[in-house]
Amino acid sequence: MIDEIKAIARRHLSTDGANLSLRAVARDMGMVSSAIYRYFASRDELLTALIVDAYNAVGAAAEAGDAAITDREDLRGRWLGICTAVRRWALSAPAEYALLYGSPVPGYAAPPQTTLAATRTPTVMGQIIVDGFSSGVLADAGVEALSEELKSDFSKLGGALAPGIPESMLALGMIGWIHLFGAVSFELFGQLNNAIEARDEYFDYQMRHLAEMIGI
Amino acid sequence: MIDEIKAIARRHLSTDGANLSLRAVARDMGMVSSAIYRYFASRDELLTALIVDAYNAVGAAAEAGDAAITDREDLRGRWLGICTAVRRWALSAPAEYALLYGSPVPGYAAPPQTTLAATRTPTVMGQIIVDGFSSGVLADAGVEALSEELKSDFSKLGGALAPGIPESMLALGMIGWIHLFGAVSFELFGQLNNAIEARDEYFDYQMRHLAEMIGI
DNA sequence: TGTACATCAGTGAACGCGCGTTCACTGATGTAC
DNA sequence: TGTACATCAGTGAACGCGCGTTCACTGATGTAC
Repeated sequence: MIDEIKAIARRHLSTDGANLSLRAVARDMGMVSSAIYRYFASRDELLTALIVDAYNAVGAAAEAGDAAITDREDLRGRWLGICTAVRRWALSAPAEYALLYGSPVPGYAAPPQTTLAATRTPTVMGQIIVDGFSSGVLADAGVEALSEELKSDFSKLGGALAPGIPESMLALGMIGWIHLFGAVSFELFGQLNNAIEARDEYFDYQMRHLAEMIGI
Repeated sequence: MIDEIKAIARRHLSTDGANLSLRAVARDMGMVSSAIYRYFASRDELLTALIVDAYNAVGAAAEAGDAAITDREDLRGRWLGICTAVRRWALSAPAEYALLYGSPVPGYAAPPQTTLAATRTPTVMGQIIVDGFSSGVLADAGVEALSEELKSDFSKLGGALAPGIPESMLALGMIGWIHLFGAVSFELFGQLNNAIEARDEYFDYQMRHLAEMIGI
């Protein structure tokens, strides 16, 4: 029942964006609007559930994209697998993607449970770096001096995502993470319209160049 | 008068996002809501005016950031000048930035005048590549084989933005453009929260690495 | 200098709509004796 | 096997609100003679 509400709400997201209407969802379920309150305490709680689900969905897609590469030492293959899987998911669920990575919903403050689910995708990507570092492939790539402030940021981040990795390597790797979502957002939010038609190809082109930069 | 309406509407954008309310704007102007219709035919028309203004504002910022570098052969300096200026503008007007580069507004179809204004920023960036190519600095950087489809996309794009530039160079340069907005969006839309504190520095770090990749 | 008229910015009421949330309630289903 | 009761999913009316847009109008200002 909760799942059915969420499924219909997801459908509404794609037409109304984040202006999700409880009443419209109830209408589509053939219920009266107050009946929703038996399952969700408020509109925001429903929104939160959708966000958490979406973070988990993209995280699961990323994990599957990584796991599909049987040669675990093929870091670039794993990286490309993750990128492709994330983009596929985003194209299949653009409204949910926008909910996560688009403009913040006005008046909605993300509760801690969402930020927890959000770490799933970067964790998969961090693992590539961890593996590359422990096998020695990444040993001397991208190691450069960082300022004290950046070092401190990345040392905290590394503790959570990729323990034992030099800060400079994380800082470099994170460019890849950011670019992945930058490229997907650009495409989904319409910035490539009337410009790039060969989108699969250009996406792949970009992600390969980023891999090159990171040194994997 | 039109300017005053737009100014108040811009203020509302920052709290309500794209759910801009004509009535709320009128209220703030001390007018009755129907009075707005003397200046804008509809809510969408006001939104369009705000979007065009915002594209022009970020375009002007980019141009100024470029023009501030007196040594015109310092391509990387110009690139960093543009990036910094765009980010500054975005931080100073996050709601307008979100209107342009965030999730599409549900039910709003961007009219052609907006896409025209949107080309201003990429044009400045294209000019760096044009200059680098004509002075020979960029002559053999990043020239590689592209598929026919990508070549065709970039040959059309080059005709408009950067005539006479090899497609492969444009394809590479566009990664920079995409990453600039990817990085700004990530920061503004909250993906760096609880992760990176030294944002000025990390932004600069990223843009330098992208410049390196592009070969400027 | 004074009058008649046109312009036009802004008013106020109304239409028809949608929203989130509350609250007392109905009526079917399951459980306990 | 039958009765009494509790549970609980869903109802329906209501509250108080906001929205975009239309339309006939007022009343001040400027222009022409």
